[in-house]
Amino acid sequence: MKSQRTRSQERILNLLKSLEQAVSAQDLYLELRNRAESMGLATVYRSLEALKLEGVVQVRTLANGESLYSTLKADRHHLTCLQCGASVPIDRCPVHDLEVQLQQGYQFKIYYHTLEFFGLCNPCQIAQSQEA
Amino acid sequence: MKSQRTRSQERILNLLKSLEQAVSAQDLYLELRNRAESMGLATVYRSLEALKLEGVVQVRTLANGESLYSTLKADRHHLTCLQCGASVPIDRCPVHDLEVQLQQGYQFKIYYHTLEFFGLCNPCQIAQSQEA
DNA sequence: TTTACTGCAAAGCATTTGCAGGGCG
DNA sequence: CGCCCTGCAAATGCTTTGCAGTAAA
Repeated sequence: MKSQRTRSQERILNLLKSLEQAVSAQDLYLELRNRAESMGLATVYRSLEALKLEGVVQVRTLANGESLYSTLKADRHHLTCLQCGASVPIDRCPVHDLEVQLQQGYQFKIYYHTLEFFGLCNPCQIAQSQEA
Repeated sequence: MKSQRTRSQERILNLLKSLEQAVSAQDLYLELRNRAESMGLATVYRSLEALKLEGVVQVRTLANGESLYSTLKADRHHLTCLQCGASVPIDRCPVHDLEVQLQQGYQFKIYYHTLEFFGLCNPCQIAQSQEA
């Protein structure tokens, strides 16, 4: 059967639920410390790993290798600038229908998906065109 | 204006063009070494960074922090197992139309997008259900 | 000559792992 | 009493950076 959640996992999950945005493991670690619910960084990672496998927490890994965690909310995707790293959320997501089909076709149990667009934001386009 | 490509950048780009799959920087480093076109690992990274900003090479960063590079090919997206890491390509991509709209609406110059589904592959679903 | 590219080695960071102490059942 | 959870610190692995030598313009 499914294993129970540990106390740490519960705290992490509650914190994530109370947050608007996706945050890094390090952010969670610091935030818990502020709230006098300190736990070791390794435990934060281990808890996130468990919640991830359980399918209640989703992960988005940035180009710099840092991972951002959040609860499964409505589809939320991004437009990311390759140069300055600016990341702006977009609203439309045309993928939901496809997800249902894939789930059957590939015998995958899909928890969530990520969709991200990469390019240059307006300021960086301008900066690039002004280079020598 | 645009800066010229260096010799190293050309070699990296040519190699990427000749490969079917997306590969890591370390893979490229080893492959170049095999081909007697050795270059320092740092140069591999610096070249990839330049090609990335130029928009001719795209990056997909895995959950473990490793980045896979490839030339801009037809939309190619994945279904990834959270547990074992298995990653199977899918064919359909319903996002292209949206990309055009976003490009205008957000004043972003979009080079490419990534779309990835996360969940459990069939073997891992079974393994999980058999846990104590 | 002047500038930019390259290699090497050291440093940086997020994440993972080994191990011993501690809590819970 | 025994097992799992934790914390700490060390280790890992990818990527970045400083610096000095080198090639190109």
